[in-house]
Amino acid sequence: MKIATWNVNSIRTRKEQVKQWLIDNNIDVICLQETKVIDNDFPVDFFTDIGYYTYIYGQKAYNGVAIFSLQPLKDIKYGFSEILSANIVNNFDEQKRVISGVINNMRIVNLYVPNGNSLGSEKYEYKLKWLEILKQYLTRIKHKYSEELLVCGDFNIALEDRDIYQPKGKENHIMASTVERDALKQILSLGLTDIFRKFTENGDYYSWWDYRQGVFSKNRGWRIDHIYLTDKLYKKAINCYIDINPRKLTQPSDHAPVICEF
DNA sequence: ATGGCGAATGCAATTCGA
Repeated sequence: MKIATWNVNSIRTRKEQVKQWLIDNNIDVICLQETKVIDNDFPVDFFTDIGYYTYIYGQKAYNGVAIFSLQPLKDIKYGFSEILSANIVNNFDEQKRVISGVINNMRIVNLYVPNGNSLGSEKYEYKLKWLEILKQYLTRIKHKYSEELLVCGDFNIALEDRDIYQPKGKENHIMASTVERDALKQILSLGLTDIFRKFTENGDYYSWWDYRQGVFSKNRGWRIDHIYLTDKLYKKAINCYIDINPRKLTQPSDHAPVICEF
């Protein structure tokens, strides 16, 4: 069984590429981020035509997450609000960044973590608060349900120096700062482990490359798209890798998909 | 550090991403 995560940077622009990739790679479940479309305009037929059940949670122009699965998912939860009380969630479900569902006693949580712009900015404060709410969300899910957890998506955080092409001097850089890394580590302390690192210890493996300055051809990227697993799943996983081939196509997403195999 | 690229909105120029 293959479960993938991919920030597609607009599903309407990328629908052909995503469809072909799903077929070519025999993907059972895919978690998408930055679909950038309201639910009514989502090209669902495109994917139901090739056998996928589609679960979408989008908004106009920005953000948006979705899960496609060859088997139907159970117990879909949209946003934080179906898990956490309104006074905790506040207005943090206005941006559509969280969707979750269950397959084979595994709860999949698909996330699009805010980018944060730059340290000290309003968006940075939003990112840190959002991560606090995420920690409460995952804590609640872990205690409320018996399922194993797979938490994946675009985290907009490179956890370690080996996850960045040029880590030197990035202690206060967005996506690499000590504060962001500590926030993510706190969340992972709930019992989640980066499955990519079970199979690959070296650096130079990235999942995002800026569109500008031809940095992809020089492999100057960041590994910010992750799949985290609870212990039983971590032991069961037989592979995890990044497929950089879609990033080589004409008009690509700036992110490449990450795949975990069980 | 900047924002040169790309997408959405909406039809030109701006906002946002990372």
